Amino acid sequence: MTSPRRTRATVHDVAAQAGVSRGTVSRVLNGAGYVSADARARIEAAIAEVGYVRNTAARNLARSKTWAVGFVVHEPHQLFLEDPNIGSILLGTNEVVADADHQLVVLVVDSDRDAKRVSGYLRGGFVDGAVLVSARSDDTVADAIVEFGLPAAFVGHPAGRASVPHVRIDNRTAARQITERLLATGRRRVGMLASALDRDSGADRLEGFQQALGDRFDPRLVVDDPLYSYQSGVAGMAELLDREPALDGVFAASDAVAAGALETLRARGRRVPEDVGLVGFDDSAWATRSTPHLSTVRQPARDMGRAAARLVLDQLGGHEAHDVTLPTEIVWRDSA
Amino acid sequence: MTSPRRTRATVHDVAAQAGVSRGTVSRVLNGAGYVSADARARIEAAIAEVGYVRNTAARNLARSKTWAVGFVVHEPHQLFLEDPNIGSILLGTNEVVADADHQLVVLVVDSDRDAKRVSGYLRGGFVDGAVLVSARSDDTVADAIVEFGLPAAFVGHPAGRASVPHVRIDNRTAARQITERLLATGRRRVGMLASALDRDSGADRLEGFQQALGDRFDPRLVVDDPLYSYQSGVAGMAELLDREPALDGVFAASDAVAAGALETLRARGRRVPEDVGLVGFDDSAWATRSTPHLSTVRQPARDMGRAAARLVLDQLGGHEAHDVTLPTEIVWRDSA
DNA sequence: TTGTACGCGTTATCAG
DNA sequence: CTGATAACGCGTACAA
Repeated sequence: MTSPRRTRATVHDVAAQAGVSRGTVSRVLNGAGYVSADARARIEAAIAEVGYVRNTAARNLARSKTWAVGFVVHEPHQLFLEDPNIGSILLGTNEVVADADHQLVVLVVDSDRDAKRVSGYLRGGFVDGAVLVSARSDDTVADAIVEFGLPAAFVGHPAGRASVPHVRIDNRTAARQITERLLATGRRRVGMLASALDRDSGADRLEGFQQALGDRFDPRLVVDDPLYSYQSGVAGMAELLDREPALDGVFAASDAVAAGALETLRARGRRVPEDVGLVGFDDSAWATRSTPHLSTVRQPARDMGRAAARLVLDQLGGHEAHDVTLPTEIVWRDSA
Repeated sequence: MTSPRRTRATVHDVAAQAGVSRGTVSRVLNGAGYVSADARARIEAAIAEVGYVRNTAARNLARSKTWAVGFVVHEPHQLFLEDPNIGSILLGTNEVVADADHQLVVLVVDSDRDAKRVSGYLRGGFVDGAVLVSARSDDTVADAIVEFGLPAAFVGHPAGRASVPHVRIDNRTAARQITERLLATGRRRVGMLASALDRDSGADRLEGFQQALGDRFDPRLVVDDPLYSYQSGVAGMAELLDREPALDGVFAASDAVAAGALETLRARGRRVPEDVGLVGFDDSAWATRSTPHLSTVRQPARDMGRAAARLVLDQLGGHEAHDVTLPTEIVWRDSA
């Protein structure tokens, strides 16, 4: 089963075999400079004979340029698998990185040890830059990137690291639009399950909600929680119903929160969407796993990936990189 | 936005700053050999002062060992995103690779160009070994791995490359078991939509099906197609119904095929599972995206990832690596 | 057109 | 205990 690799041939071996110097071999290898037809032929024969394949790692060291970009997925547990956005971001990033003839190397962080090792990898001279998705505020890999000064781009929630360009969405506009759409279904008493008001994303979504309601905005109908979690949806929804039994519409700050809200609504005997219209945010797996499927806001994941890649390549090219904000899209399903 | 990295400090700089030789610096860096307390202190101060961080790429070159393992995802289109198995395999592999203090670098292949670049990367001295998922028979990356003799392991359908150890499942037993379960629901005329009979996976599934039926096996009730595709399910199911209108049970060789079959059954007015019981294979996204959800066979993806990683590490440790076959599990849902 | 010498950043092997 | 010096495998001026 196992076929041990014979020790690999080097430029040195090729040169010896062809009876020329390493410099000449290097020239034909890189197609640069002049080399006689005779020498070239002998060298090419020698390459085939000794089975030479270039050691790119050594070449990179000599040229101090790796042509590789890291893609760090730093999601707790296996969110990596659950969140369809991440896969799309990955593909988008790979697309433009590959187009620039760079190699994308994906690094998944699933533990503190992983984080340490990946940080080391990023600083180890293996990549020219990096894209990091969904960094959280206490992300040590992000810290390492910033401290080392590696050209990078973050996608997702801003992580309070101003020195690194971000790719984000317009949370405010998206929240306003989906709320307006919800109102258009004829709902009269509409509340919001807000989350993470201490972060841009959370605060902006609340602001968009308020904009959509205008005069009809009632602060009593907003419940907030620090986390975008299922549990916060369960509890928040109960609180909201207690405050306003006649509630007939809800905007949850994320699909996970909406799924939690759904749970409470069902327990309280409220039908969705007949009695209460419910909308979420993210278009994550929660949206289609819930019954009914959630109407929600989809992020342009693939484009976000593309944009992040460009941000990194721009920096590698010596250009300045500026934050990018991308538009979102409303996905109307069955929950409202 | 952009913070250009100042040129990085080297061992040389540290040595100069501390007033010692590079050799001594290297010794404290690696904690090997004797070094005076005085020298160590001066060196540590120097390291902090010049902001030295080790260039692991250079170190690897000098030690000719990378402590990295490649994970190649070579799925056409974006199957990467659709197949829940791949993510689990990835996590399993990362788990044991990380445990062995190696870095897993994921390489996604989404085009011929990607394949070329990734092959080059794998041969370029960046990794000590590789895991490759779902190689197809014409997989150029797999060919490159074999030709180069890189220690590796393949997971998924065997790709006819005997020199590389595989991690597989027992397709025959799994097929037999789910067919038996289908029969237990009282079905009398059971057919099969077979696929890829030229590959082990396809042939074994048919064999398991036949075993389960025993004397009741009727070759007329087997339709086959070279591909595990939705389309083959659509066409095959029509063919099967034409041959035997009284059919009341079907085993499709994959969930995609089953989903296609579902389409035809619906078009022909057959209710599932009332009129016809249908089971698939893979437990892919098709299974839960279909209505009704498919009863199917789940592969122990995480374990497969773990096993593949061990296979690679074994080879790196100079041990022999043998093929691994893992058991499967039946997932009973609503389609039968 | 070709060979030489040096550099990329680090480690390893020696004397001393 | 420490400092030269030679690898690791390759690129690239520069001189010939």
